Amino acid sequence: MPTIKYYLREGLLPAGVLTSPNQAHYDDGHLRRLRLVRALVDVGGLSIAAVREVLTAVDTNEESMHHKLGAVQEAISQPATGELDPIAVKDVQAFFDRHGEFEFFGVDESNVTGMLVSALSAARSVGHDHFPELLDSYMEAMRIVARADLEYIARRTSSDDIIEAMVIGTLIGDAVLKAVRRVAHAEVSREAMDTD
Amino acid sequence: MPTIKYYLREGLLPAGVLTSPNQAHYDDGHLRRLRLVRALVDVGGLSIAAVREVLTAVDTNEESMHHKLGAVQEAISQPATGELDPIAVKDVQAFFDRHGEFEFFGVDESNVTGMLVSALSAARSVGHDHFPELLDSYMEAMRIVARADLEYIARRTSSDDIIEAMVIGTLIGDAVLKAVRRVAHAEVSREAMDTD
DNA sequence: GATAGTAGAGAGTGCCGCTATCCATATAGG
DNA sequence: CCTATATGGATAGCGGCACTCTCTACTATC
Repeated sequence: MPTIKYYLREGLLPAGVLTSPNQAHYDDGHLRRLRLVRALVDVGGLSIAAVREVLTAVDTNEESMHHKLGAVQEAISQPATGELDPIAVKDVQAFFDRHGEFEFFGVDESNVTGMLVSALSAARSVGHDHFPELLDSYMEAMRIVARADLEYIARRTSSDDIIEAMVIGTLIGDAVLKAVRRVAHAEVSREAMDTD
Repeated sequence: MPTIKYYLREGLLPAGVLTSPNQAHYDDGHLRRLRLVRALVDVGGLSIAAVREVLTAVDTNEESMHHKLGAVQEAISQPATGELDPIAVKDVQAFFDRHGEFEFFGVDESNVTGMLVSALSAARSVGHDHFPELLDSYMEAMRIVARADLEYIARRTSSDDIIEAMVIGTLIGDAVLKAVRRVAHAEVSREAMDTD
């Protein structure tokens, strides 16, 4: 309960309707919003500041749907950390070129690019220069995921629901994928042992 | 530099060889280890305590390779957070049953299961009851990823290299997959718009 | 012999996500 | 009507974590 007051103060939850100077009323929307915040924090690992960014992007009504989706995407993608290896930048550029995405994810422009570059930079710094060779397999796999995600999101009708489904589908999906990947590792390595 | 001293104190880096009571010598191995720690912290988002767990698991020589891999896997998979929905537990059990993994990932036994259950619980709490329907597509995609990962790891020869490749391949791979998934979302949704 | 530099250890710092306290009001029970 | 309890709002405090600062003892070098 003190946490809710804190979230209210931080602007993560809209204030309740004051029925009297010391009584505020909260409806299902508030509860839903609270659960969303908890999901973003617990499962998505977002900071309070990041959650606020996401929510303001979600709540903005002025922009076009396209613009809004982009803003939300950026908000749920943490920017680059650590130092960026120029060769990693090249690797990412080459990857985008190969998949015709270069015009959409120009280096230095989006957090997605930053995530990719910093991850590959870190790989290089620990001697894993060949990591980028995995990118195409990853892309192939992620296309399957993305198609499932899109189909899932497309069930929603209202644009608010679409935005929200994208946010939680992306963040919870990230967590789920992590876990499923570990399951798949176990399965595949067991298969490999059998055929040895 | 003070950070390095801190890591030494925390036992994340082995002490250098003392050439004299106030001069310690650090070799390439130390630098490599330092970079590994930075990668785990920056890209993997692990806490210092988690990094220590991973490193002790990596450095243990007494256990079998199999045991070691398992310990490392657990160390790099954060345990469940938030409250667990019993229906989510059922969903996860059903998923494991479907893929014949139930004997390997018993509920309550591994962090991987915990990750999955808490993610699905969070999804349910925000009204996304149908999220588990995505699991099979995710598993299909992750098999592709896992095969690529295994092939990547199999290039290593020494068992130390294998362990290390697994650690950084898993953690950096998670970050890379996140980013690539966002790229795939963009590609797939653009395709969908074209065919509309 | 003065200076500079390092190892090692303890205390201190800043941020972040809460949590506890305080006060004014207000509704509920008697 | 009056007290007890509870709530909203605001301010201050707390605990954990990842560092960072400082202090001491010593030694290698000029």
